[in-house]
Amino acid sequence: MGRPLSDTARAKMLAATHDILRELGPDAVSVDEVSRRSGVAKTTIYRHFASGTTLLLHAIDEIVDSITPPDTGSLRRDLEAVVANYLEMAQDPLLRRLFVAVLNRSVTDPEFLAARETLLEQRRSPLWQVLVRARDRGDIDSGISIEVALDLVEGPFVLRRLVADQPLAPGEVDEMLDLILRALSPQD
Amino acid sequence: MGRPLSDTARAKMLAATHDILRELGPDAVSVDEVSRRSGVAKTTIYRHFASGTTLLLHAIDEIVDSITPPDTGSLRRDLEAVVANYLEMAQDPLLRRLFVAVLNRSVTDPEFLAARETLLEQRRSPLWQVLVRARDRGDIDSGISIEVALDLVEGPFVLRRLVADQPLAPGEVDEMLDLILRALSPQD
DNA sequence: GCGTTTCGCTACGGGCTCGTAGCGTTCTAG
DNA sequence: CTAGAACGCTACGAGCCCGTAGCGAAACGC
Repeated sequence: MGRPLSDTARAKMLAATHDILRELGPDAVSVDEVSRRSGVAKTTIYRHFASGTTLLLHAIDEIVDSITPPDTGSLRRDLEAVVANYLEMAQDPLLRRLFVAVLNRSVTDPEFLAARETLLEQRRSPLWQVLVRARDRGDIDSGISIEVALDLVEGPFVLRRLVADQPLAPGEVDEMLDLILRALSPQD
Repeated sequence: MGRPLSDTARAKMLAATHDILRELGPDAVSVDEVSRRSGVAKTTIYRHFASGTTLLLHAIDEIVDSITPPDTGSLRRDLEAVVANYLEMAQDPLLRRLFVAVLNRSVTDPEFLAARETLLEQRRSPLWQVLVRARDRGDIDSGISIEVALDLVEGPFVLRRLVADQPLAPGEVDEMLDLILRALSPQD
């Protein structure tokens, strides 16, 4: 009974949060600022979310959920697809900002630690499947652990784009994949 | 003429900054807090450093300068040394915290962008030398670009320790190095 | 010793943050 | 149609941050 929480108000708040995320980054998201931009009263925000942090985490969840993983082919093609998908993602300044900020806060805040793990896991799972399938096909040396292979594939690209934030020419991507495949292929 | 800036006051401020970095991380470093802990008056801090950011960057510089790179042997041994050095570094929560925070701030603040590049470059240069030497010896396939090889070597470990913050068993390190060497070795 | 400058102290002003309180108004379920 | 709860509004209190000002006292160069 009584008036239900307004869906439109909720949508406005989350939209404003997205705008701030895109324009200024996660560290600039504050309840005051969201209220200013959305036109929704600060008190209303607290009726929807227990705290400013909760609001931010919800907005992040929405973004993370909107990311779609790739599908499949041969090992080389699978890897190309996964890597292309990753690079496309990493090209979005919002996502880079987001991840780096989440990574930073995860050091002290358990809530963000969970968010970081979700983000990582989401990246990890398609690649994991690709590698398991390749191993079953015999395209990967049976002595190699999937965990290690996974880091070998993903690490260099994460380093380049997320950490160093350096461009990566298409030729370099190919070269990198050549090396990785050389490492993973079964020994003759 | 007049009284010179006190070295002891300066030392006290920087020591307090180090303490805060270690205990609470870079985002908790504020002029007020440094003043409280060090016993040095806030006004004095501003006589030594133009701004709070400047103070923080100086403290970071001190830490970065104190990191010593490893030396050499065969390619396998060189890599082992470089990686061991990196892992040891990454084991220190202070350094992880530091780098992640610098990485985060580098998105918006050019001063921290420079700090990030210094940190990366410092990690990069010993490995670079190792790889160049190996290529000259013929231990690395001549068709491989050093840049790419560098990312291949460093990426997986950075991903594991810095980004994912997962432990890395010694056996896994060996396995990873095996794979990397397999990728880099000249084709028969 | 004398002047100049830093030192520590206290205090301020402006800004931002969070989360809460009271109020009149608007909506909606029952 | 009526009660109950969300809405927007304004305001507050507490806390943090930054950087600056004015003071007496202490320290150093010349």
